[in-house]
Amino acid sequence: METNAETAAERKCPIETVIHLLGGKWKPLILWHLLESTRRFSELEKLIPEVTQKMLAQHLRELEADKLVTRTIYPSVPPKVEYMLSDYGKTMVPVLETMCAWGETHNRLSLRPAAQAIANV
Amino acid sequence: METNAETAAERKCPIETVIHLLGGKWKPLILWHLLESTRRFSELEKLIPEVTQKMLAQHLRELEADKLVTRTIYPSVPPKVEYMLSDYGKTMVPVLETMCAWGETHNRLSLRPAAQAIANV
DNA sequence: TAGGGCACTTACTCGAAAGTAAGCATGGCT
DNA sequence: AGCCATGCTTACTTTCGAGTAAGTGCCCTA
Repeated sequence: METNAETAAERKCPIETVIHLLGGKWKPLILWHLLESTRRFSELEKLIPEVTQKMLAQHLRELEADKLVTRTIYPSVPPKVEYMLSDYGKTMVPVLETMCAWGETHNRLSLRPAAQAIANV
Repeated sequence: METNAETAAERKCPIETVIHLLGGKWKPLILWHLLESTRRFSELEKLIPEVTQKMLAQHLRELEADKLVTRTIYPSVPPKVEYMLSDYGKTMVPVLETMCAWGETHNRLSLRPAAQAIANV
């Protein structure tokens, strides 16, 4: 698809660049936990119980490909792998914080509730 | 699906709230153009030539349901409909600007280029 | 020798998001 | 009478992201 073929530099709107980077279902949560400290794969699994191993691995690999996180392998047995925000990833911290701030403020004024949520009211 | 049933207030991470609101394929671009001024449906079509009428209408209605944009109908013939950022939508301007700023800076350092983009280099 | 822990893959399935193409309602213009 | 413009809607199809479940490789321990 052509829209996938466009490079970041070709995107019409810089907002899309950010959405593209953070857009995976679990990426915000992963970054959220990496803001605090370095994490192992199994730690992230515990911190985000709903995510499957497949999706966690996939999103981590995408974040790594996007250079937002760094993957460090310690050649021990059993294996140990640590994920942390890269320096590049840290440049996005203000963006994440601004989004968080807005989200926190406006979470409470619930917006477009899902169908089931309406049904339960 | 359970994750869709959660209300905004139940979201684990406030970033998700923002992603949820801006997450449609054309929403960032729509808001981007509404930042500048009020726009008619047909203006947005010209500004975003790749979007279909269906998707434009759908995303505009979602943005309206989320109270980010206001829809004003002028009962003229042919019909005239104007879309603008609501006051609530304007509270998100700093978020959009922060994202834009990051995106603009980092667009140039192209990140994870798509396969075809690589092939063309 | 069997089982366990870690950090993943792989193959398959499903549903939602997005795209395509066509139609509709109004009334004015020629 | 026929065509145009605007701002959509509808029905159908395709694509893609995400979920399920099972398997892999390594070496240590019991």
